[in-house]
Amino acid sequence: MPRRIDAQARSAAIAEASLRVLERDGLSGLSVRGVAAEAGIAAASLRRAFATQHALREFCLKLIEDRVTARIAALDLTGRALVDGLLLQLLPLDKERHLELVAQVQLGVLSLTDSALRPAAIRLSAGVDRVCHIALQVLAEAGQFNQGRDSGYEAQRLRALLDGIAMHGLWSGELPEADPMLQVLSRHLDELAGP
Amino acid sequence: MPRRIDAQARSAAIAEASLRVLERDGLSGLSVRGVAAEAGIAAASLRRAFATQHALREFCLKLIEDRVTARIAALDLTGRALVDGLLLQLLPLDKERHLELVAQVQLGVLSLTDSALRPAAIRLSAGVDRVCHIALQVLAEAGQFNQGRDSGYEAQRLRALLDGIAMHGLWSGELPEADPMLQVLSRHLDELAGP
DNA sequence: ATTTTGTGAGTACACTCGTACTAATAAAGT
DNA sequence: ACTTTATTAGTACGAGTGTACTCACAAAAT
Repeated sequence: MPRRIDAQARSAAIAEASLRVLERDGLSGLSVRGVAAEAGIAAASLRRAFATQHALREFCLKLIEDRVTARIAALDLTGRALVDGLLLQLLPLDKERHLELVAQVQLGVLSLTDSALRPAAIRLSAGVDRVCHIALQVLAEAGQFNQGRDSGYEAQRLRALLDGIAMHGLWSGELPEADPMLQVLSRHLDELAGP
Repeated sequence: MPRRIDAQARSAAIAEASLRVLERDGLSGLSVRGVAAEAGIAAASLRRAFATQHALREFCLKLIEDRVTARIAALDLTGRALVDGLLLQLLPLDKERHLELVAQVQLGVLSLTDSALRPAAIRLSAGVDRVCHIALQVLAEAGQFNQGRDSGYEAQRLRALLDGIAMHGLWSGELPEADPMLQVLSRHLDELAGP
């Protein structure tokens, strides 16, 4: 009876349009009419998919998490190469990852003063933490992590380093292909093998 | 002839009210009427001090820079204690620094999509970079920096680490007095003395 | 005391916002 | 063909936005 109800694809398309709007216009551009225009649909249709703006913002964070998770799951690497691959998914190295990171930061900053959005932001942050822990574990299994090191400390340090490098990438330019900050990360990982 | 013209104090008071608004309500609260109410003045008076919202936002970033600079200049320390003091001025350890950092991040994120605000944000970021370089220099003069290390690399790594720890402090809670992230920074600095 | 200036309160304009409707159209399943 | 649903376009409301005014009042310098 009904018209096709591919609500999931619809929501995803809207959320992806939201990410583009967030990158181009920032938080102030994330409006019903703005996102609907970017998605090429009517405002009322967006309203049907997401009853409130908060639902849309929450779904955007979830979409980012899903996309990063999918990319990580698709990695077919081992050892140090896998570690690099894992961490590079969280840095703004190409248009897709830059898009995600800008949107994540915009919504993350919004969550500082929007308590309803905090759980979703915290969930995403916890995911990044998990990746850092896994990365160090893979490194250890590859024998490139000195067992004398404190793994808890190294995980936190890696997390902070990763966040800092990501922020720097957002600030300095669009696509820092040969960003010296990338070498900082690589060199840091190298040092973990030694004493 | 004129009434008292301490425009500087007036602007500073308005900007400080702006920081409080940014911490409490976020970017969306940084409006003419909102800031004026927080500052306890009429909206028209705010408009006289800052002709546009952009001028206000720009001045806020400048105020943050001035306040951090003043605190750093007041430090009466040497060696490792000075290094700690320098870097701790950039972390949200008390209400004042938390206020500044939240406002800095909010305006910084805004500057991602507001090109007119980018110069001011970049200027502030460059100031943080300078502090990192100076910190390592002080560490070296105190003999607690292994000369075999690459100072350029260590400065960038320290900068990223500092940013990451600061962001973590904003996310996790208000005043992370005994934040394990603080120990990460301290431990990282300790390691710089060794090979 | 007079002049000059900043403040305060208020008003106004044109805009955008989120949300909530209506009515008409298009498409799919029976 | 008919029914059911989603999408569209449009309108409406109350609220908030930046910016720009006016006008009365208060305070400092001459």
